[in-house]
Amino acid sequence: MAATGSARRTQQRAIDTQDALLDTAVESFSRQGYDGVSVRSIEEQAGVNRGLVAYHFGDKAELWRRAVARLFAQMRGVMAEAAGEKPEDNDSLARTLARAFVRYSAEQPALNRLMMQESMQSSWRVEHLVEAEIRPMLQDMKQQLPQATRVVWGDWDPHRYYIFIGAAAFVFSAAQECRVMFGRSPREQDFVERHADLVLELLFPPPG
Amino acid sequence: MAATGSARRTQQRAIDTQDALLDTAVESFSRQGYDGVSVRSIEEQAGVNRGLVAYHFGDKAELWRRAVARLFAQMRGVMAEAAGEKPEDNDSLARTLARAFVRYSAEQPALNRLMMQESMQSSWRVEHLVEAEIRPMLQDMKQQLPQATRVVWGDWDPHRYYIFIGAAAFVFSAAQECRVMFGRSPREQDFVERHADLVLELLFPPPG
DNA sequence: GTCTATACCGAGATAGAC
DNA sequence: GTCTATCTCGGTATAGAC
Repeated sequence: MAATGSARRTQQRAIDTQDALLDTAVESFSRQGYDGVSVRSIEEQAGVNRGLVAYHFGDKAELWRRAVARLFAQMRGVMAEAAGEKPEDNDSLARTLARAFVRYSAEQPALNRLMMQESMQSSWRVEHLVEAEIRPMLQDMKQQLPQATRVVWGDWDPHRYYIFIGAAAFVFSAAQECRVMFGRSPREQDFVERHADLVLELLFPPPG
Repeated sequence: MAATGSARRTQQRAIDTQDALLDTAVESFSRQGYDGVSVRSIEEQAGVNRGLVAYHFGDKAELWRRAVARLFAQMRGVMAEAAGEKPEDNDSLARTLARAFVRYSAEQPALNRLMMQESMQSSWRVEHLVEAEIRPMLQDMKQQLPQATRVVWGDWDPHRYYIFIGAAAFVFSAAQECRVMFGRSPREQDFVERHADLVLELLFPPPG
């Protein structure tokens, strides 16, 4: 009993350490880019001892992969939940999902920031993002929600895809500029809802 | 005569050096961010000797400011030229300008990439971008083209502003991801024109 | 005035041993 | 956690060539 209790305690401590490291990694990588972040700074900011990234994840690259995987798992959860809920205002499923995406981009802008960071340059990270995360996610959505996804990215039309993502998510990644430029913080709830309304109005005209 | 000729030659050489440094600076800063780029790497990539950034620009920060200033001057030139031309297909001035912005974002994605890099974090660069470049540029356009700009950013509505920029420019900054994801390079001419068409169709419905 | 070719400094990051 | 040995960084010099 004492043995298993102790084991469970130490296991929980390991999980806490990993969570703290992953949280900090997501925030740092998304803001400063992969090369701009040192393993040491992540450990320090996470409040854990030096060397624990190597202990828990092996190296910086694996920490990045795990951080990215957790981020996409979060988004898939949020989107799946939204797809299961009753649509608001008799919205179509596509509109409900688009609104959920705007809200998620506001709540967790790190994912979009991270995509931006990596999409500007060629690296093993772009390949990994597309092949290990985005493509599988879109395949899943396409299978489970064929009618909704057809509207959003049609026949995998890159134009609609990037217009939608840019329109929906860019403002939340550019929060700092928005504050300086307009004196408004994009994360406030009424800002988010107004943004979602406008994106839907422009890109997803209601069926009626 | 010989003296002025020599002086002109050396002056031209200085201009060439500065241009090479500014070109490289724009490309590097926009892809890797300010902190991710070393003065040494810029000098090396520009093919000039070590120490010439300090000689011509003083320090890294001033090089960045000059690179940014040149980039915005370029865009202002392109937009002013477009405003002076006959609109295509009897487009409104707002549509003509929006199309010019899409084309410029495709031709020179560095400006948008640079904005993205800096808009994610708080720094003296965001303040400088907004106060020294963007706001004056928008003020100018507002004075010279009141009816066109009203459509794009209404009463300085941050939603429309960022929806437009994200929809119009994001895909060209994310060129690498687009290639991996869709196997298409966004800079090809038919891609650019198709993108402009779609942005106009969605965000700038023709007056007719 | 412009450039070449070095050398140096202090600060900070790095991998790896312990 | 600590320590070492090594690297790169921005910035500052310098001395001479064209």
